Amino acid sequence: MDAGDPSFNKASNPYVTEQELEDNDNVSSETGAESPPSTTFNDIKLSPKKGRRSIQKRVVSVPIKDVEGSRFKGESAPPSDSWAWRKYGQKPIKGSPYPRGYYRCSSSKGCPARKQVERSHVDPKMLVITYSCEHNHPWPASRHNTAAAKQASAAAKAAAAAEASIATVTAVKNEPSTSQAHTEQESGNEERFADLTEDSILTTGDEFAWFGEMETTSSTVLESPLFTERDDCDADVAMVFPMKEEDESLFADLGELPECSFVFRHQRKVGPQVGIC
DNA sequence: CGCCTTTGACCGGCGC
DNA sequence: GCGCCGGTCAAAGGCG
Repeated sequence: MDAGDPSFNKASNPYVTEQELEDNDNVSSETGAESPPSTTFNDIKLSPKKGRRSIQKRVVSVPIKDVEGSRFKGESAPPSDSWAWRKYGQKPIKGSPYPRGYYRCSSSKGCPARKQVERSHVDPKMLVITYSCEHNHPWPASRHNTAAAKQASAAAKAAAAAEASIATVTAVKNEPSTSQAHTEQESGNEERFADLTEDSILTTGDEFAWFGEMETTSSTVLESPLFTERDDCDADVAMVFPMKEEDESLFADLGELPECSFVFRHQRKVGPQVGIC
């Protein structure tokens, strides 16, 4: 997204706020902060090593809630989202009793997306997730090309219906006048995504309740029903999903849109939105 | 069998 | 220049 995009304002979401920073100097450290849960969108340039040039980062702090009981064993665990993640490392972080897990997008080959998951040492009930992705890197055509993904997909679908009241994510066309539910997307994943990245907005209904639904598998392969459904059906898809869509959109701008995008924006009373321009 | 997690080692950046 | 630290790699083992 465009670092200078004026439309990118901090969200008023109680759990998530965001800001974008152009330079390393301004990279804020939301992680583990005492401040309210927040999202930070950083556009930083990493070291020249390994050829990574410009990387966008977004830090999301979310309450853990239910995660606690399951497979959470003190260390950070990634929430379920629309992407398949593969853990490639874990490191204890100085100053924090909780290790940080490093995850790489495994939804497709060459996927540049990565995320770091750690629990806030300030507030153990908070999970800090840092998403990052190269600029100018195309997003994978598919995020669910594994058997596990398919299984998760089915589960996600079932969950979607059951948890519709918990969180809803609605993709809406960024129409000039009104924002109507976007119920149609291209059949191909890339196209779908292109659609999102071009002029769509994803809206979440229930703040970040979706994060409370986070699974704790270190290799979460959960898909948005949206995309799941559309593998087989390219239209008429209910725009009601559990939280999955959030992360997806989160990545939408990270990976594919060097130009501009904004996420988790609040649009009046609608709730946080995800959009890309 | 393929994909995943775990974990120690390695590398590079950064501060002193 | 040195040491610390964060991030990544890669081998080994586990699981479905």
